Amino acid sequence: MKNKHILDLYFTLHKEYGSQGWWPLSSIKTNNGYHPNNYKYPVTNQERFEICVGAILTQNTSWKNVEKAITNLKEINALNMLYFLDTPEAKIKQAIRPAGYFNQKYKKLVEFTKFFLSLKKRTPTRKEFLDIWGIGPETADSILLYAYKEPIFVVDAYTKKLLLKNKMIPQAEKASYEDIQKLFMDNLERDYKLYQEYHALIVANGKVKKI
DNA sequence: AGCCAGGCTACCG
DNA sequence: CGGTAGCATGGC
Repeated sequence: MKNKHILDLYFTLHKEYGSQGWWPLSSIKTNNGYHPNNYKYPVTNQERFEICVGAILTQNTSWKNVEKAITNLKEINALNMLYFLDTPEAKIKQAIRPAGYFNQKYKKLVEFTKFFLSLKKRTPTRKEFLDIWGIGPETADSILLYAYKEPIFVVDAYTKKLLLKNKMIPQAEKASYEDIQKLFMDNLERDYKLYQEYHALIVANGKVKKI
């Protein structure tokens, strides 16, 4: 039996903020890269790579700053998975500077890109992503959900605060990442579109904290 | 002028 | 295991 409150909260958020159109892509010229009610992206492997890069760059960083970094990477032709590793370290670091932690994030991007290039067509497992230096639970799940369309719920700092504020889980402050992920996944159908929209809505709300 | 932003690693007890 | 300093920049 599913706990209706989890789905009710989704509808409440969606009514308040509307479809979010995550994950934004630089190749989409309208709406600043967002694509509401269109869940076909990524279409190409290059778009998939861009989502992964963005997921790493946005760790503890506002998306506004990440946009600048992505624009810079594109300008030096380093957002392309085939050229990233051939671009000089100093140029990459300069490009991603606006996203902060540029020394760490440079290393994370290098480790990730090596792994990404080693893949053929299959979807990697969650554990494979977690074994990469610089990829933690939220980044791994964001990549699986938005780059690979796997029905995995992404938990972030806003998610816990939202549950706490709405008293939807006893002692939410003590709940682990996996506990919270399980709460959502146990109470929602395994639908990547629903999970993509829900997480995006939680972030939209987290920025204004209305609900 | 602080505090926060779509976290993670390393290291501590 | 759980808790936390350090990582860096830009916006408000």
